[in-house]
Parts: sequence; structure tokens; C-alpha cells
Amino acid sequence: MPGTSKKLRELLEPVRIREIGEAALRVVSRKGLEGMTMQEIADEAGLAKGTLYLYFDSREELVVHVAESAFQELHLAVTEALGREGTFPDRLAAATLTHVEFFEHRRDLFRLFLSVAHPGPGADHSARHHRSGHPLYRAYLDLFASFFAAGQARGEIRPFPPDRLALFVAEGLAGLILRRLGETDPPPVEEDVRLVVDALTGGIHVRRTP
Amino acid sequence: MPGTSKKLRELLEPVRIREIGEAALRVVSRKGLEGMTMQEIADEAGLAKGTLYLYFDSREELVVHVAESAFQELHLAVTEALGREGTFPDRLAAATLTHVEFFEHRRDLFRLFLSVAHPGPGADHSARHHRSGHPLYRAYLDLFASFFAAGQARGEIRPFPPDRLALFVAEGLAGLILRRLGETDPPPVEEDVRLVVDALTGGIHVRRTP
DNA sequence: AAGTCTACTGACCAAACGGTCATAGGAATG
DNA sequence: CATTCCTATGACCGTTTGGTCAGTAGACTT
Repeated sequence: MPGTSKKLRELLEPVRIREIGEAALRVVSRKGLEGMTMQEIADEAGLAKGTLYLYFDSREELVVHVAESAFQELHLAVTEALGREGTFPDRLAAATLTHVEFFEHRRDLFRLFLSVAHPGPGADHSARHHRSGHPLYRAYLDLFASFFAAGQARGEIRPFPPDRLALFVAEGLAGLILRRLGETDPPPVEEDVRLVVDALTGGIHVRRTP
Repeated sequence: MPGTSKKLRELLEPVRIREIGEAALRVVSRKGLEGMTMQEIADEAGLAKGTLYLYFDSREELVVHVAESAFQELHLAVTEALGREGTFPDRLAAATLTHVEFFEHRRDLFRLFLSVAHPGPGADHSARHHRSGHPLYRAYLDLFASFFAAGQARGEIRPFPPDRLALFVAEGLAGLILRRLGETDPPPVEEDVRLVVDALTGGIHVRRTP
């Protein structure tokens, strides 16, 4: 709608930004971050390609915007779960369940999550922060690492390096989620969550009765 | 060398194929699968781009060739490790160590491994076998799944679904390896291996003395 | 030496991409 | 109604890619 009143502009701009962001998210969910083209986002949003550049200076800026809002949402949800009352396995289960369910209900976000977690050959990506994952992903991992570290301080968790333990768990979880998204009829969420939590807390090995 | 004798041709062709494959591998290790261009492979192999199409019909065919030889190598190494004598944790540790060290010494293979394990929007990829990962990756996962299943049959491993357990472990490991490759001075391989094996066999939770 | 065979070459092509810009046209203003 | 203002447009551009093909040159055959 060209020519909207001047007062409406400050109302319209955030709306357009959200519309474009959501369209971009849908495209990412279908094609992945690499396959996401500006033209397809424009079509998805019902706008022309040039219009996108009225609200975002470049493709990269749009990607950052979308990634940030997505990670913020996930971060918040998992932080809440980790902060609940309960034993260590209880809270780990709550966080794991939250993580899996988050992507269960918002499947479109997961491919973005993966792309950010394991960035490709991105231009300045590699130079600035490619060393061990995107800052957004590192921040998310720190959530789990801090949880494990706190558990170790209270003597509830064996002394593995918390950051590496977090990485192992997060990546293992991501693998399970990716599998789930590919399955036409995946097992109940709780089943996969229980696998992770039980395997982690008690181990998978059957100890002979001593 | 144009105009080689006719008899040498059947000697030369496998050599060229290997040369091109190895050049492609080096390019993949630098730029990732998406960033791998035919021109750069040609330069790396000291050939013209057109020559590549004398030995491979398309880019896709070249990728499959490279991936297959790489997976075969990994498959063989891990199969050997899983088949050794020893207790369950011993053999799991051997396989894990083999897996990590394989990529430690041949870093160039890991990005290919990841690309195959988590394929992007590839054209007919998605249609034919995108459902839950590339067949090559599924075959590799089955290696671990069978190992876990055998352990369960002997009552050594708790009854988690073996395929999902394998997926969880493999992806967690992949995360650790990816991190290692990004680190300028990663911790000893054994340290990360011990984390995985100990966390899996005994669990990370400190059980109160009963 | 002339002719043939063929591995090899690199200029070339069409398609697809991110990004630009002159233009259009409805709302606000007078 | 005339003018101004501004969002939205889509044709267009430069670049990069996978893939092609007429032509080159060196070794074999006779």
C-alpha cells in the first residue's frame, strides 16, 4: 500500500519488519539458510524484492535479525526450564524437553538453528567469529555449561569440563531433533527426552550387581 | 599430457580419477561442500575445468564419488575398532578414539562428513533420500546401532532404542570434533574421548553413596 | 612423413544470485 | 485540483556458477 499517511509510517515499519522476518523464517524452514533467496522471501511476504532493501540493508543483516529473534526466544524458554525447582535430573529433563518441544512446535526455526550453529564458508563470518561457532550459539551453549558447572560446585555432577559436556549434549540433542523432523511419525517427544536424560544421568551401561 | 599411448589410457584413467578426487577433497576441506567449485578443483588438480567433465558427468557425481570413498575409509576403521576384544566400555572407547583420530589426521574429511550427514537443499537429494540423512551416513550410524544392540542382547546395555542412541552419540561426537577443529590448541584427543565414554557408561550424575 | 586418434583446453553460455534505481501512484497538504 | 511526499515496484546490472564444445597438440599407426 503506497502512500500511507506519515503518522502511520512509524506504525507500519515494525509491522513490515516483522512480516519480512516471518516470511524469511518460512523460507529458511523450507530451503535452509543457503537456499534462502531474497526473491523468494519477497514472494512469500507478498512484496517486491526491492522493498526488502527498504527495511534491511543487505541479506546478511536480515539473517542476523531473524537469527537473533529466534535465539532469544529459545534462550528464554530454556533459561526458565533450567531455573525451576527440583533435582538435577529433573531440571535437566525439563530443559531437554523444552528444547525439543520448542523445535517440535516451531519446526521452521531448526534449520536456522543448525545453520547458525555450524556456519558454512560465510564471507566475514569465518574471519570474525568462525572459530568455534556463532556467538549466538556459544551463548546458548553457555546456558547448559553454567548449569553443569553449578551442579559440579554442589557436588552433584562428575567433574567433566562443563563447556565440552554442554557441547556434547547439545549436539546429540540436535541430531535427535533433526531425525525427528525427518520422520513422518516420530516417537513421542518424551521418549527421546528420556533417552538423553537417562543415558546421561545413569549411564547406558548395566553394572553387574556388586 | 595429451596424446598418451592407447595402452596407457586404462592406466591413466584411474589415476586421473584419484587425482581429481583428492583435489576435490582438499577444496572441500577449505571451503566446505557448498563452496566447492569445479574451477577451484581443476586449479587444485592442475587441470582445466573441462577435463573434469571427461571423468565425471556432473558436479553431483563427483561429490558422490568423494563421499563414498571417504565414508568407506571411516567405516572400515571403526568396524575394526568395534570388533576388538575387550569389555563394552573398552570397545566403545576404541571406536570413539578411532572416530575422533580419523578426523584429527584427515581434517579435510570432516566438513564433507557433516555435509553428507546434514544435507542442505540439494536437488534430488531431498526427494530421494533426504528423509533422515544420506544412506552413507545411515550405514555409518548402523555400525554403532548394531554394536549397542549386540550389547543389549548380552544384557550389558540398558534397553534404549539402539538407533537413536547411536544417533545421539554420533552427533554429540561430531559436535566435539567440530569444536576441536576450530581450536588452535585443542585438548588431547583422549580427554574428549574419555568424556564421552565415561559420561555414557557411568553417567554424569554423582549418585549419593547408597 | 602423412594421417589418425584422443586427452586436454579455455573461451563461451545460460541460469541464478544479491543488490540498485528510475519510475509509479496513492495519501497528505494547501 | 494541483503539488508534494514517500512507499513500493520490477526491470536491470554485475558477478559467479555448472556445464559445453570447437579446436589444439602430442603420441601412435602405416
